[in-house]
Amino acid sequence: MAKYVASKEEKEYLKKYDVTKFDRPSVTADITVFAVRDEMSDEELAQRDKSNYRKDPLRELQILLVKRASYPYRNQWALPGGFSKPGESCDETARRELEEETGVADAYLRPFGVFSEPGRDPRGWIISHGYLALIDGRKYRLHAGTDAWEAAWFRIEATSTETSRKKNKQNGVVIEIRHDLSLYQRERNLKLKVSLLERKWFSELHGYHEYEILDAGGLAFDHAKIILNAFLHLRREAEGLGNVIFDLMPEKFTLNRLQKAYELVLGKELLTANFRRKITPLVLETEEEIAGVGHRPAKLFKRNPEEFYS
Amino acid sequence: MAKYVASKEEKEYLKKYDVTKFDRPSVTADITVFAVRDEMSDEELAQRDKSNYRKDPLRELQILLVKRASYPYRNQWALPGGFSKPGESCDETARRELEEETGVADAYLRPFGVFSEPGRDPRGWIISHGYLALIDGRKYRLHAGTDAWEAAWFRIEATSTETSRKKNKQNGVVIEIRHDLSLYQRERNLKLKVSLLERKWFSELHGYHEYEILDAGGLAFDHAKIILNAFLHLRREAEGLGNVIFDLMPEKFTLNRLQKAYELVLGKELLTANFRRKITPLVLETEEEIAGVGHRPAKLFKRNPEEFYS
DNA sequence: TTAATAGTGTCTTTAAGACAATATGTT
DNA sequence: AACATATTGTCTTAAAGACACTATTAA
Repeated sequence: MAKYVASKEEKEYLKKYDVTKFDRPSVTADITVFAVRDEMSDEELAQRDKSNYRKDPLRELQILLVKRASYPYRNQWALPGGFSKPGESCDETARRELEEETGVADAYLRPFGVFSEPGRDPRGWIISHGYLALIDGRKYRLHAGTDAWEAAWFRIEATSTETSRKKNKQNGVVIEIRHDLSLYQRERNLKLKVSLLERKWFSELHGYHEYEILDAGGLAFDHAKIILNAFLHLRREAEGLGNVIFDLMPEKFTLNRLQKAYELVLGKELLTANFRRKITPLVLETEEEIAGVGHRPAKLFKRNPEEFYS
Repeated sequence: MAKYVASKEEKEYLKKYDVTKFDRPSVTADITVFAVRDEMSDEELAQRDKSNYRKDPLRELQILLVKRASYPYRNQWALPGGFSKPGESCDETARRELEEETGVADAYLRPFGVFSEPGRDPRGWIISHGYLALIDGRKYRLHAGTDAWEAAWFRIEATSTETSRKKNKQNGVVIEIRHDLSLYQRERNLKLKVSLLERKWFSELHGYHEYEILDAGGLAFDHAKIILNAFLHLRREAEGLGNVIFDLMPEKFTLNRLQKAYELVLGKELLTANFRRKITPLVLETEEEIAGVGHRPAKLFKRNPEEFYS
């Protein structure tokens, strides 16, 4: 940022300027951390039914939640995040909080929305900046929960169904879409059922849409809304095989694993031949192969840095 | 927003909770208002060279800027906008400021980014929420500038050129892109030349990018950065003939005008036959035709509200 | 050998791009 | 009639979708 040079008169003005004269909000960054991880832990994987040794482990899309240790919403699950401090940008807040709470220092991290509806936080006027983080699921293993601080991975699955479509007086259209999120924590056998209503309103001239939480399913604050928006944002970025999905992968990966990641995010299956045709220019073949699978081993690929775009 | 119900113990906690104990930023909404408008005013249009009566007036993409009446950056051009007040969401702030400063009550209005770099405002810690507004250019005519408050439309043109592409140590890639914005105010014959550097950095695993202002060209604060981001956001939304562009049009429009709007935003010409093929399902033909042109009149169309999506 | 995944070939369908041709008000 | 834009037809090229086929490893 270029240094701002003020005139003498202006310096005088700035000296007298007092930001504290006005009401101000607190601002936070709340991070939805996605990872593609095995359905089973390594131990379970090692001792599973030997008759099934050929099958690849199932993979699922998971997000990271923390259990709140203090009020408000004590003992409820929430997104990792925290308050912005003076002298840091929102991006820095998000990066700092992500590292503090997960130990992950380098991740794909992008802002996707601002949540500022009055009443969203019972403590007062608090604006949240929603961040999307994508990490390699094998890189980060949670430490066992302590009393003071507990974090866990939840499988996330989403379904959306249009529940209503009506014409309004001015020949516009009102569409309601119900979004259901299912968040499942395996070790605790804990299932959070979240549902939201998206209302799209189109007049002859403009469109607008908003989300309403029908059932927070035990999530703190308006985090149900933030998580849904993060998920839809991720899905939009993955459509047309946009290359964010690579950020969910380790440095080297098989094309099958990459395809599975796309499928989990997009919520539909892809045809392998077509997927490979599209993805080929974005990856580089390595000399290595994956080992320890009960069938033909696949070549490992890595990202082609020449073909990144954001 | 569902009302939050607190336990007795929790109420106690919340009563004692004092947001003012922590440092907090001020937050603003800054709005980049786009419109497609005639190169000439109505008067000029009426008295232009009669030999040329057949030709349609040229149209240009314009943004609205206001001249700052007070410090900091007094007398410099800036985006319309202002501070969020308690009890309103950021969307409401943007909508209120847009109406206060332009009189436009219904417009396409969407957040596209947060600008929070330390030092971006000499008054202190002030976070800006960038909003994109699209309005029908014929709807809003500026009142003549007064001393206290001056607003004007500037034609905006942008060019981007990759100036450097290097591999870094870890086999990653660093790309630099120079963005030049030209903002031209016709009545004042005032040209602001703005230039920014976008730096994309790709490692083996992740990508990141940032913008640096090389020459603010006389714009206040970091508004050069905000305007560029607004423009690129608009362009991205228009790609693949996404239907935001309709929000720049009046209720009824000719397909040629619509095509021109797309071309201005996309920065390239489109082939008419192909454009019409793609746009046809998104519009409805009306019975009316445009009048007063020196050639075959075109049918007027309006949006097909069944085919909106956002 | 078999189960299971790895990887390829090719036909069909759909969309994008290019360009030529015809149509029709105003003056 | 001439200008300027309006509007349509169709050929070419490229991408997406569907599906069948062959290949290779560990046990």
